[in-house]
Amino acid sequence: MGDDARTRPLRADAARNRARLLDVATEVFTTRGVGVPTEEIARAAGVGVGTLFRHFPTKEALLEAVMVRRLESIADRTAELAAGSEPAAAFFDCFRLLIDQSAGKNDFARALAAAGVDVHSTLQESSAAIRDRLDVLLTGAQRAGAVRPDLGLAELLALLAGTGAAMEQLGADPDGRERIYSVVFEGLRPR
Amino acid sequence: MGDDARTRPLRADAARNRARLLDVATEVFTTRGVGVPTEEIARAAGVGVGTLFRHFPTKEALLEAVMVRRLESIADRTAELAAGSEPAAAFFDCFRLLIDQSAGKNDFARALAAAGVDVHSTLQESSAAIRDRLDVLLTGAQRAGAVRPDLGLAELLALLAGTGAAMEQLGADPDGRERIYSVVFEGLRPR
Amino acid sequence: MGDDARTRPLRADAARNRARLLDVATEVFTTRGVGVPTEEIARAAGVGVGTLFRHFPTKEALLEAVMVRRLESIADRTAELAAGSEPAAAFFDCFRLLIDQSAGKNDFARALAAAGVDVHSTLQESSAAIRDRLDVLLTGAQRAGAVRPDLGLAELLALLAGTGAAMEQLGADPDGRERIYSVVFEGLRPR
Amino acid sequence: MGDDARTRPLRADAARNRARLLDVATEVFTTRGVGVPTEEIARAAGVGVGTLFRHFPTKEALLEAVMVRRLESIADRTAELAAGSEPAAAFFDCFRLLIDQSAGKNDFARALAAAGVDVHSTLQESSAAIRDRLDVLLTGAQRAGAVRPDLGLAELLALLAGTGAAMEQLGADPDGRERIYSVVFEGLRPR
DNA sequence: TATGAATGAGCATTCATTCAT
DNA sequence: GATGAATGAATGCTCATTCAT
Repeated sequence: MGDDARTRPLRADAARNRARLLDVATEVFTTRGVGVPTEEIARAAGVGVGTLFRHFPTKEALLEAVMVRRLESIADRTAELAAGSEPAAAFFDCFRLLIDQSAGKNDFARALAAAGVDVHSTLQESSAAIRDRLDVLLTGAQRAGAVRPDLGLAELLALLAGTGAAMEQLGADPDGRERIYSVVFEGLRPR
Repeated sequence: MGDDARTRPLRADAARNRARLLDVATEVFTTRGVGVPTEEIARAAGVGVGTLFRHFPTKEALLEAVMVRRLESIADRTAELAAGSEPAAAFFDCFRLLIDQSAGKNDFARALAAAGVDVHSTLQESSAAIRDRLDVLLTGAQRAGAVRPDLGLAELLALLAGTGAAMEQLGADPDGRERIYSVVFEGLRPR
Repeated sequence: MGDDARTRPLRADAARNRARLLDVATEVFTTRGVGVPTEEIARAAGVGVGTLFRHFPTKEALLEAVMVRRLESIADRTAELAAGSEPAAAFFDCFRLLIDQSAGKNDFARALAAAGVDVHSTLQESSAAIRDRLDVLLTGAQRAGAVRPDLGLAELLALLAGTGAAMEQLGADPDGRERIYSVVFEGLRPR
Repeated sequence: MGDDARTRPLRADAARNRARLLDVATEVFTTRGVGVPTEEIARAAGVGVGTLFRHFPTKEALLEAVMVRRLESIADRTAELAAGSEPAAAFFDCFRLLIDQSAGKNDFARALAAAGVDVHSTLQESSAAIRDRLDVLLTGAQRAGAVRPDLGLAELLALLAGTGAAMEQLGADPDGRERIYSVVFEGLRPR
């Protein structure tokens, strides 16, 4: 089809602005919540508010873009892991990865929650990608006898969100985190 | 209605308003988050804003009161359960109770998070009561050999918050909820 | 007929309440300005807000009552002084008295300003009484050759208000205050 | 003079808005007191509230800016006068100028009061400038034998505030004003 | 295109005044 | 009469979004 409007080449500085905006917004939303004024995000990114709103027509759109990027990165990592290990290890490594990457505010829990039931189509896409990959990992691990066969994708997503919330509540204590993983992973074993 | 001759007429209205305000705020904060305008809460309770601010000098104070009441109710239920069963059953029944009672948005997770690290003294008290009772239940179940001995109170709180989040993410599906419980409870067993 | 509503005997406690309210309001308005909430004044007087508003139907009415009482007390003192001394001494003593009594916020300046041009009839009465007495003192002192004959009552009131403002600005320094008096009194002398 | 490096290049319309806001606020605060709602000031200046708060982050900041501007204008005029006349005339001309310029409500009295004891640094600066200039004028006039040598700067400030208050109380009557000046200036003479 | 000034609906909170107890 | 809980208009201030420069 040739050049699609959606793939129109962004001017170098515009692309850089967009990227900076996303980076800064991710950082800010993660550490200080979504209540931070857009103006502050723009300033931290070194641009004016107008530029922010040119790239993201709404604050919510910015938030969504942050989540999409996060979900995509998660999907990529998930795919990598799935490709490189045998099923059981892939599954559990991926579980840890998802959780450990969700450090900060209860941001990831929401992102995953959004992955479960969602309204926005952009997010739908990215979260569908994750769900597909997780499904593959799950059934792989189940076939390999490493995970209880009665669990479905919905329960896996819930457990991921839940484990993330547990970790967030626990804080930095590494031994404690390991014990949480231990409880969840033991619980995931076939009986 | 039903004027009781023995009730002091002075506080009757005020008490009812306070109670209504707390009920409405609990409902509203739980289902729609803490961003709801105070005016709307007041209207839903059938009082003017002034009345709301007479009873709770700050929006934050109202939120705190809601959480305290919830925590107190949780503490009471916990104590009842602990008194009536043998240790293992008491522990697991209480776990379920805490989760099932935390219906609604990510409210309970926050309440429990508040139980972990907190600033306000009123909340401190109520959450300390819960923690004490949970600690008793936990060590009882551990002595009875029903729960892994390496878990501490902090991990238990994290697991409660996490399981709550998982349930919230999962929605109403009863079989799915049971499977989540199953995973967590199996994981809690001594190996 | 019979008992006039305006002279109806106030019940003992009602009278005491009214008096306490006036005392407290005088104190509070003088030291902290008129922005203090009525509720606080009521509390300081040991009564409920309702009682305050029974005695003074409006906050402004309370303020007015405070000023009237103050003006009346000033008028009385002025009359005393006028009666007891020879004209020149009476005039200058009275000048000092008015100023020294007006310690605190720039309350008295306003009261005297109100004595000049005013809207409320109650105040009109009391301030007219002061003006009359001051006029007597002024012309007496002028006849005695102690004060410039070209000054009128209006200028005297202005000088009183101004000297009060100067004292307020100066603060407690007694030597400074004396120098201010010295300037004004020298200036009042016939040339 | 020329552009100050510290002054951010303000956009033309922004500068105009800021100026309008200051003008309107000066007018409004002077004639109707500081109780006037910010919204009304904004409307009178033909801008939205947001614009007002962009320029002056607080109502108090606006009030302060108004006073600073007034004080600066006073300081400038004072300097001009001091430069152009011999000491005695400079002193008395300046005294008149300060008073006559303080037309309006009890605004100038407050500004001078602020010059006496103050908390805000911006005001401190401008008022310090005035005080310095007044001090020079005062000692000059005293050396020239035109003013009592026992008066200090504090008393001068108090007399200025007081004379302003007297004029305000007196109203427009030109003969009366002249008599007030006469009283004060005679009183300032060395005995 | 980027900028940041302008906008104004919206929010938490206060306080004079009323009225049920 | 006295009380103080209830009322709600009003206020200072914020912030997502628009638009002139």
